[in-house]
Parts: sequence; structure tokens; C-alpha cells
Amino acid sequence: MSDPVIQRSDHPDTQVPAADAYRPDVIEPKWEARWAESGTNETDLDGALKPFFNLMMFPYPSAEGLHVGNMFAFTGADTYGRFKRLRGWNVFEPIGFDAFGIHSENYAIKLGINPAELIPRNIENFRRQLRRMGGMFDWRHELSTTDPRYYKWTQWIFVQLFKAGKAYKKAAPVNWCPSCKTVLANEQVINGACERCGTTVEQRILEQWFFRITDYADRLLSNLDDKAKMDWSDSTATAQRNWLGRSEGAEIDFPLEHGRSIRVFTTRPDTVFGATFMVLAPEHPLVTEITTPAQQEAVEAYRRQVSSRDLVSRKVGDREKTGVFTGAFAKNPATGRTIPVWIADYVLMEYGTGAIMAVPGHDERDFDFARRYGLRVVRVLGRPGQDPDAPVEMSETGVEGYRLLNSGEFTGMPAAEGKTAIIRWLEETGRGKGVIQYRLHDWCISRQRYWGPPIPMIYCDACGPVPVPERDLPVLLPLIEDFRPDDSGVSPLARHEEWYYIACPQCGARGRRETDVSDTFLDSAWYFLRYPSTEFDDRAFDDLRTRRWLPVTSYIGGNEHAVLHLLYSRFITMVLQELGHVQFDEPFAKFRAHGTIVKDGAKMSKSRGNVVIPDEYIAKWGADTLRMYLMFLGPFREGGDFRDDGISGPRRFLEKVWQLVADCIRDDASGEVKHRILVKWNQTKKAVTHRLEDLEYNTAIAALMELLNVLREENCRERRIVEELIIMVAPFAPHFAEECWERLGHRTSVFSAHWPTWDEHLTVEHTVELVVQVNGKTRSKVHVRRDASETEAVTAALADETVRRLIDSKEIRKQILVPNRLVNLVTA
RNA sequence: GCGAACGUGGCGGAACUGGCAGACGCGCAGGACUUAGGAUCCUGUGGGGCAACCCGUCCGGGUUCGAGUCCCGGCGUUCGCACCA
Repeated sequence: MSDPVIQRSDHPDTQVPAADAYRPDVIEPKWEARWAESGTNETDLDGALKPFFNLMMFPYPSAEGLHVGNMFAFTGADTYGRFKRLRGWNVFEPIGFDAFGIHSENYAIKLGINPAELIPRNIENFRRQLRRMGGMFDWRHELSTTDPRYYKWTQWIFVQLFKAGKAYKKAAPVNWCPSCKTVLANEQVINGACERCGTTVEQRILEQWFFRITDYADRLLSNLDDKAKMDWSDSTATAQRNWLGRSEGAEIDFPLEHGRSIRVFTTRPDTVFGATFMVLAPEHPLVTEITTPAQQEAVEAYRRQVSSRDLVSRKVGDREKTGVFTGAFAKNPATGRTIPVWIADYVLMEYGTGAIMAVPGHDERDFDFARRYGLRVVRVLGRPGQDPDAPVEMSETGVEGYRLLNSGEFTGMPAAEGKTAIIRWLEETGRGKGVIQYRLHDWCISRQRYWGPPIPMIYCDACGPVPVPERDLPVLLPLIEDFRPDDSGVSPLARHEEWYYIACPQCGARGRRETDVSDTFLDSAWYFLRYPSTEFDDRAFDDLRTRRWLPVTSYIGGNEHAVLHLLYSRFITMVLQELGHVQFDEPFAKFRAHGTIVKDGAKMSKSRGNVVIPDEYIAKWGADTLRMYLMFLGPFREGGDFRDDGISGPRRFLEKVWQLVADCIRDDASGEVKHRILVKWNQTKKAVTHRLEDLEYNTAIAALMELLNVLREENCRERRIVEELIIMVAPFAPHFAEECWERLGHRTSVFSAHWPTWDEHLTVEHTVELVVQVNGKTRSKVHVRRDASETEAVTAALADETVRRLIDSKEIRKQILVPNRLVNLVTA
């Protein structure tokens, strides 16, 4: 940047005293201090008449500090909140810290410092950065998930779920990261490796707490279609739909000897006649019972081999299918034929019933398996004219256009119809029933870790698991030295007897505390409920406050949380509603996903060394310039490419506006304003308003730039226009706008001003330029009055030299007018 | 493999329900002012041609008076999910 002291110019409009140069380093701290002193950003939560809860995803306070991706997200949300405030809403824009969890703990372990000491330092740094970016945060309502005043209520929520039967404990195979020494949720395992450290994950069996989110699968899915209840980005809603993974099918019982049977789930009951063998998951409880003595050894060996492998690598597809015959046979209920029962690890215990009917003719996996082990393949689907006895070369899995073959009385039916008919037949004969399956699993919330809220349960030999009485909450996380996890599989807390042993709340006998802490996603599944009620210590959230401020009016965040965080928040809200604690079942009335920022076309990463540190840019350019650049460099919903050479554009824009304000103050003459300016002014107000509403910040800024360019060309410094320009710049560059507003003589914050309105009639010129096409090709342009008729337009077009020459003597066969835009004359 | 999004100048990106392709910005070139310019201001800037004109939105077809936009078939990039029966 140029040094303002030596800047000079002889251009008449830029001749200003050096003292008046734009100095973000001076005005930004000035306004941040003033906002804090006068409570500009504090919302009257009890008196608000038009409440607008403007939520953004609270950050995890890393040691590195706020990164440019956070800046981008928060600036976009803050810009929206400021816009809404200028439009007359009582905007509540809180911020907090998602400070529990593995990130923090791992970093603390690395440094050898207890996270309880480390995290407050990070938070302090984040606070400084968040203030410095000019966020409209109401700091009175800041929260941290690690604060006992907060996690007391996280634990309270656990207790509510437990009492309602929505929390239960079970032994389950879990993903175990040998490096992080903890259980990972399925969603934290990426391609068989730990999401955090990349170590290959193993399988272990542990007792875990689960929440019954699957009970809500149906509602979680159907609410997604209710736009009035939840207006969400399509991409986010689609991701949730896929995650829930609803499939319609049937459960069918395949009889064994001695009156037992194997129940399978299939989405293709129409192919039941093609089931030529069965496959059970190796862990299936029936395996031991049905295996014949001759096969016992082979089955046991196979089961051992499978369990030594982790859950995830097992799920990696396109591997060669392996399996073992159990020696048992079942009866296909449709054909009556006897079919062999196998076990194979491509069948998973967690989905469906853990057993399948294998239809090798029409399922690729079954086909591979059948081919490898020489099992029978039957064709039960075909296109019209298909020879029913032709051998199956490759499995055909389609429905559309397929008819049933070799399927008894159902032969000849279209597949879709056959599915319905066969389900009906199964139900009538008691052989099975139509069911709906979800891919979603119950939510495992146990973590064998230190840095989280202890799960508030006590185990008593006499009474079993007993929740900690609500009056004894929170169960404080003790400050311990040895917070590192070890590979014992139990939390570090278990090593502290004075904490571990506790009297049973029911019978008084010696009990033991639960030593696991809960998943970070539980902390963040309700934080938005806490924000309006942070000052209450005797309730999680105040009823009146909650009724006034929730559901959240607008939530803006990253699509990386499209599934987990947003789904868990919806689930917790549904349970709280069912228990009568809140009045709504969807927490976020509107959700918009923003994009991601890359640097010079490449993903930012420490290893590449291309991470943008916002502080450096703020120091060099000012927060307002950085905010404006982030909003300008690409569409907010898609993200964009951060390039150092682009930031000077927005800075120059602010400099020019600054100059315009100075000119306006010096030369306060108001006078006649050219029609051209009036039109541009009104067009800009309209466009900027709509684009801000749609989060199209890059084009909103472009519109402001266009207006500025016109004002400069016309040498216009009309006060009412300049003032409205400042108001429209304010959501993007709040410090800058405040300073300009004050210089223009206002004594109150620009954010108590009113957003400009426009005259629709003045958004179009008196005369418009009409494009003239001949046979669809642009040949000329003519000026006609606004809303000219077709006849007028054609007459004007034919008066044009070029057009006349091209038409020559040819007959005009057709003429098309797009009013105020284009006229097309078609000859040949 | 399945699902979603996307593909436009030297670069980031504009273009409402099909209607002037390249708004806005960066960069670049020339000029002005300067001891100086990495400041500021002015002019120009998709490619080709002296020109009238021609060619241009990943590729190939199609619909239409008119296609970046719609349809069909490819190619490519990114992001999810991934043996889900």
C-alpha cells in the first residue's frame, strides 16, 4: 500500500489532505472499540419484535487460529445478519467454541499440556480474531462446550434420553484406531483409516452407549420434503437422504430343518425364485447352531480370519469374494427347492438381518460369489422375447423393462408389479412381509477419551446403570495429569479411584462411574438452543426465550457437516420436542451451505504450505478489504480461489468510495441528477437487495462497483446517493461504513439506518437499446422507447442501413420481439 | 461402481423463466502526471481479418427464429457414499 503521507495527485477530484487518507489500521480498531462500549451488537432478547436468529457453525478453537475458511464462512453469515438488521430485523448473532474433542486432545498430547490449560489460550486468540474481522457478535452470549455451565446441560440431555429409553448400552464391534486409542464412529473412518491420523482401523468389541436415532429415520426423512418447516440447500437435503438410505423391500423367512428359519432382507423380493443359495454374515448368531460337524473347522477358521480384520477394510468393495459352506441347507419358500447356506464377509451383520438370499442371476455380488464357488445360477428376469433358459452371462439387475421368468404363477409380470404381488403373497402365506430398511445406524456416543463431558451414569451391582441425579450435575471432568489414552480400552478417568468410585444414587452402595465421555457431536447437537439462554444456570434453555428465538431463522455453514452435525441436531431436537422441552421438531428453518476456499487453484494444506493466514491480510489490507475480497472472489455457495493479486480490487473500490464521501462532504451541493444516474441508482438498489437475500455476494459487490463507476464518470456526489451507497456497503465493510457515516454527519451507527428502497419505474430507461437480429444473428442495434410495440420495433429495425441491406428484397417470414431486449427478423 | 455438482478470455468469475456471451475485478498494453511509480487518472483488451465480415462457452449430434442455458451420446474435474442385499 502507498504511504498516505506522501500520496499526492493533481487530479482535481483526488486532491485531498493526507490526514484524510483511508486508514483501516486506524478506523477499524476505533469502531471495534466503539461497538463494544456502546453495545451496538447486543440484541434485546426479551423485547425483540422481529427476532432473527442468525447462526453460523461455531468453530473448534485450534492452536493455529481462525483460518481463512472460517473467515469466509463467518463473513458470509455476518454480512447476511447485518443486511437483515438494516432491513429492520432484530438480529441475534451469537458465537461460541466447540472446544471438546479429539482435535484438541491430540494437540494437547503432542505438546504435553493438559487441554484444560491449552484450550482457553486458543479461545482467547479466536476471540481476538473474531472481533478483528468485525463480526456482529453478541459477546454476552458466548459459550464454550467445555464450560461446566454448558456441559452440565449436555449431560442433562443425555439423562433425558436415557430416561426416555432413547439411550442404551450394548456390546458392539466398533472401529478402533490403534494410534488415537479410541473408538471411531463409522463416519470418522475414511477408506479404512482414521479420519484424524490416517492409521488403519481395527475391529474391537466394547460396551458402548447408543442413541436410538434409527427410531426417527422415517421422520428425519419425511421432514426434508417439508419446505415450510425446513428450507435447506438441495445438496444438503440430498446428502441427508442418501445417508438415511431408505429402501423398500421385504423380509422373507427361509425354513431350516427342525422348524427354525433364516430371515433375510431383500429389496428385490421379485427375484425370490432365483435365490439358489443363502449367505449369512460370519458373526450371525445362527452360524454355530447350523454348521454341520464336517464343516465346523472350516467355518471357525473363516470366522477367526474375518474378525482379525477391521470393520472398514471389510467394507471396501470390489474385493474377491470369499466364504465357506456351513453344511446346512434351507428351503426356498417360493420354489420349494433345497439350497445351501454359506457364510461370507460380504454380508454385513449391521444391515438388514445379517443374512441374504443370494440371487446370482440378478445381483453382481452374488454372481461373483456363485461363479467362484460353482453355485447354481438361475434366470428369473428378462426383457421381452428373452429365452428363459438362456445361460446368465452377467447379472442383470434392472427393473425397468424387465419381466419375471421362471417364477411360477408370477411369470410374465413386469418386475415392479411382481415385487408388489410377491410381497402380497408372502404376507398372505405368512412367509414374509414388506418392510422398509434404513442405512442409518444408531448413534454411538461413547468415547474412551479424556477431553469431553463424562457420561453421567453410575453402575451399581444391585441397581444396574443409574443416571446421575439432575441435582448432582454437572459431573465435572477432573483435571488430571495423565490424560493420555492407553490401549487398555478404558478412559483415562478410570485410573482415578477417588473419582471412579461413587455411592449409588438409589441404594447408596458403592458404585462406579461411567468413565467414557460423550461424542463431540453431542456437544454441538444443541448449542443453538443454549445461545439465547446463556445467563440461566437453572435450565438448559429458557422457555420464553426459546419460543421467541427458535427455530433458528438462518443457518449458514459448510457442507462437510451436511450429514453428521445437522442430522444429530435434528434428532436431538425431535427427542426434546417429544419430551415436551421444545415446541418444534426441526431446529433450522433455513440452511444454506457455503463453498470452500482454495488457494491459487489448489486445496490449502499445511504440507503444501499454501495456507492463508487471515491475520496477515488484515494487517496489510484491513479487515474490511479482506471481508470484501472474500465475498467477491467467487459465488458464496460455491467458494472460490484466493489469489493474492485479486485483493487490490476491493481495496481500490473502498478507496474510491472513501474519496467520493470526502468529495460529498466538501461539496455538499445537491442538485438535478441525470436520468442515467437515477436509473443506475435504482437498478443497483434493487439488484443488491435481491442478491444479498440470495447470498450472491460477488454479484452484489459487482453491482455496487458499477454504480460507483457511473457516479465517477458523471462526477456525481449527490448526498442521498452517497449515503445509500454507504448503507449498501455496510454489510460487507462495517468499520468502513461506520466511519463514512459518521463523517457524513450522522451521530448514530450506520446499522440503525434503514436499508434503501427503490422506485421500480426508475429501474428502466425511457429509451432502450434493442438488439436487431436477422435470421438469429445480431446485426445491429436500434434505440426505441421503452415497451415499444412489435410494429414500432420492426419499423425502427428496418430503418437501419445494415438491416435493410441484409434483408434486401427478401420477404420477412416471421418477426419475434422480446420486449425491451431484441427483435429478430426471419427471412428465408 | 452409485449419487451430486461442475466444465465460459491470460486469471477469478458474470449472463433472470432459451434472447447482445465475457458484467465486475485482477492482469496486461499504450498514454497522462511524475526525480521516481509496484500510487493515481485516461484509453484499449476473446481469436482472426485492412475491411464489410468470419470464428468462438469441453467434444459430437439434435430441438428452436434464436442454445453457455433445453434434449441425446461422449470426455474431463471436484465432492460425497462405497460389498446397504
